[in-house]
Amino acid sequence: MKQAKKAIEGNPPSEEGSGKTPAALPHARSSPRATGSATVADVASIAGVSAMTVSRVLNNPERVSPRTLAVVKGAIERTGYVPNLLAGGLASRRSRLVAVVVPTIANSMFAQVTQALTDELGKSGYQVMLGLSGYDVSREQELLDAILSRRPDGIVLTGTVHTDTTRTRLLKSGIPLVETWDMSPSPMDMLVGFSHEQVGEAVAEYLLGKGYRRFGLVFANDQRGDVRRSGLLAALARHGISDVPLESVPVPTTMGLGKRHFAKLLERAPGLDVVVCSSDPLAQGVVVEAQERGIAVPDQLAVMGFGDYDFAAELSPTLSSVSIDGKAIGIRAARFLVARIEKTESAGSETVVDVGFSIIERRSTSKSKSKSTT
Amino acid sequence: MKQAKKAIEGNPPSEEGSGKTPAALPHARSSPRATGSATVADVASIAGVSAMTVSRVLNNPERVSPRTLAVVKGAIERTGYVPNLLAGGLASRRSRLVAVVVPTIANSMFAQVTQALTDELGKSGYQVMLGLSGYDVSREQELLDAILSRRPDGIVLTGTVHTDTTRTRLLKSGIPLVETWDMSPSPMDMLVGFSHEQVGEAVAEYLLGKGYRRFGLVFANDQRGDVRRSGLLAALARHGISDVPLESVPVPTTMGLGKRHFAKLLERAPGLDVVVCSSDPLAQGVVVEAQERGIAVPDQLAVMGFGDYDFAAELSPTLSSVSIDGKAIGIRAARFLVARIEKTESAGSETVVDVGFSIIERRSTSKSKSKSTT
DNA sequence: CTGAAAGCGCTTACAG
DNA sequence: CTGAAAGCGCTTACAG
Repeated sequence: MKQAKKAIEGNPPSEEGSGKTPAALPHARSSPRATGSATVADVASIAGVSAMTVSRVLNNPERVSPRTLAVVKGAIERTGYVPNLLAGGLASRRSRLVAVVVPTIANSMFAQVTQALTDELGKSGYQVMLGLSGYDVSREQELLDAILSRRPDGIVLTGTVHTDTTRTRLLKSGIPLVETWDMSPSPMDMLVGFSHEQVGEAVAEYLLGKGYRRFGLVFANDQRGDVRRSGLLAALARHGISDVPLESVPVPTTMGLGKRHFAKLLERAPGLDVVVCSSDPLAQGVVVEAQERGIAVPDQLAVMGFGDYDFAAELSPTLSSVSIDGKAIGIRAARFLVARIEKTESAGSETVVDVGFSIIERRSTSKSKSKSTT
Repeated sequence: MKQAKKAIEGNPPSEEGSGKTPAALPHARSSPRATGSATVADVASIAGVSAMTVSRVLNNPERVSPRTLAVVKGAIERTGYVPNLLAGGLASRRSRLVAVVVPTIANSMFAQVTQALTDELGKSGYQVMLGLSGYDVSREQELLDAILSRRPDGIVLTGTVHTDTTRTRLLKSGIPLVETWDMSPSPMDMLVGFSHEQVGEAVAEYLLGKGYRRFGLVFANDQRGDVRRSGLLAALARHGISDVPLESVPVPTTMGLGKRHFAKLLERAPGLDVVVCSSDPLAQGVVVEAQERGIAVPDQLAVMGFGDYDFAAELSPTLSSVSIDGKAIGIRAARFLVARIEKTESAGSETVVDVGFSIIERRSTSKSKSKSTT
């Protein structure tokens, strides 16, 4: 192998005991702006090739002869070269960064989507830049500058409600975009979600079918919870049920909020036979509060959650809920994005997916048969 | 205000109805590599100043005259200019990116730390690049390349156990580093955590003090859980208690795992009077499983959790646990990093912090008094 | 299959 | 307080 062409300076082997110390860099510390770490030029000079060839080895190894490939890989190894993706991204206009905006990760549902996104994007070499918007639409806009200034190759947003400025700027940026967790009649670009309105309706139909009539709600006052609630109330109204009492709770929802707001609900509306909650933690709180008050679940009161958290199947009684496949949302969003980014031609036409949901019936909505049917 | 000096081409006002359309860019689309979005040069030419002055307006506004400041800000507004931080980072060697590596965010404790880190770093203009390592030390190494290639200004790691290669490369990179969630006798750089061994010891002392003697453990088989368990067993051994039965569960821990592994523990060791768990979800599972079997908690069996999750105070009976201030860990780690990054002089000398922990006594470890002490 | 030149969009380091 | 020049470390777009 050819030797370095540039003068070898500096870089004293500072850590003798650490085993295989990478070869001293041939980097001439001439420029006052040099950073000290190896560059393509260093690798190229050690390997006796041009910088372009090093770049090809990294990005299009199939276009390099096997012999050259081996030599360059050796040089990369020896120098401990780590590509600088800031430079690479600037030159190629591909940052390999995807911005993911979620309200919070302190919620197992968004955490699950984020985890799946991160894993799936990682497989294709994309890193996730995390943006936490809170539940406040205006913060999303604040985040936008920070995001756009990184020139991400793709953006994943939670929800479909955004300010006009956000929409305009996003559209103008031309960056591939996936809205998640919600359906929308007018997606900005791609969309992976489910209909919260349909969830509300389906829950209503399900519980009506079970014979429940005196409904009470404990719902978070967030956008999507509101939509589910509307769907639920609309369906109930169609069956002549109106004036459904509602306890509105702040996000993020917790078991404690469920307990306390159910207590308040009970004061206002004593004779309920079913309480529908906008999340499983709320529902868990309702169940415990009921039990502590001597109200038997489900015999005297049915309780319905949302999200099908992992504890729902384990509680006593087990909790009926609505299952959303967050992992599927994350994976599909990631794949949409990667397909769009990497295909020069117009990518697949299907860019809107409804992942649906399913109602999981468990004990908390299954009255034990009082009328024997033998 | 001076007019643009460059010829105005292209950029047809494509969205008439969108309200205030930004001024057409004076960007001459000469280069085949142009991206289409405004650059400092565009802003400079509109404002009639040099690119340097635009850069100063963005980064050191106090060094620019008020008049110039206003003119440039107007030009930024009109062009809808968004700085390109890839270019900025390359030139300044400050990416304003911090890599945060956690095993998973599907765990409310790490999610809390990550949330606090993201919020606190955001205040100083840093973005978080999320790395999920799983619970596998080897994946951490895989992530390392992805991270280093972004040239982050700082790195936050979870835990203090890393492979030798990881340590060497991290040290060599010279990037400010905070290890979190754990104490270490030999931190690589900065450290914000608490002693898992001390937690184990304190839990043992606390429960021994309450009179419990027949211990059983339901513990996750992860690094830090192992350390807590060792501390616990060592303290018990000092009091002559040995052969403590253990059920080892995989991560991530869930309520369901708690139920099933407690069932297994019961088979092997029927006469326990206290079960110590490595997380609150496990403990919750133990409590429910016990109750379903007619074992009264805490009268026949005490249960201790870890993490003081928000539901611990709400369960029935309320769950005793060990509280860790994850938010404090996140905030302090963020501040350490920012101080180090932004201070040219050697930053504060205190770079290792033990945030401690506290034992939260609740009903699940409080036997109702059988021997009246009146 | 390989390389020389130019450029991505900023900021540093001077100089005035 | 402001600007001209050079450079950060890559990749594009050619050319051979």
